[in-house]
Amino acid sequence: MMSTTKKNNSTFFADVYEVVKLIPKGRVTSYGAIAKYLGTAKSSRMVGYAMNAVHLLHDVPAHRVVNRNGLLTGKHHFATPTLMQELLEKEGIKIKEDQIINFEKCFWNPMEELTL
DNA sequence: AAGATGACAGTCC
DNA sequence: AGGACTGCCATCT
Repeated sequence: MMSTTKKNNSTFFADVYEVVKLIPKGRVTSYGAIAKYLGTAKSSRMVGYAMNAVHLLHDVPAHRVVNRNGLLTGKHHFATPTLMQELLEKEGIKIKEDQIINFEKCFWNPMEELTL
């Protein structure tokens, strides 16, 4: 899907996938950061919703995306509720009780890294 | 075909 | 300072 001849892919979700796929290994980001990068901080929930729709068909590292609290909110949406934590820990990120430790240090800001 | 759902965050009072 | 409401896109049933 996602069309093959359509060039006007203004889909909000498509942008979300792209940004998420650009997240460097060992780094994490928040829904709000992505939303704000896209210019729609108000649609922060759409970002989270987008993941739900995307991870079903696309290969998006959704495990690197957490909520503003650094909490693994979407862990329950993975193959296993612990998969998200496992993946993050393998990338060097410490997690305690589903919450990322040093979240601020691991935080990846698309606006700064991508320098819109 | 139409309605309901879905991983949050920011702003208002 | 704290609590409650609003905002919004795409996909699924």
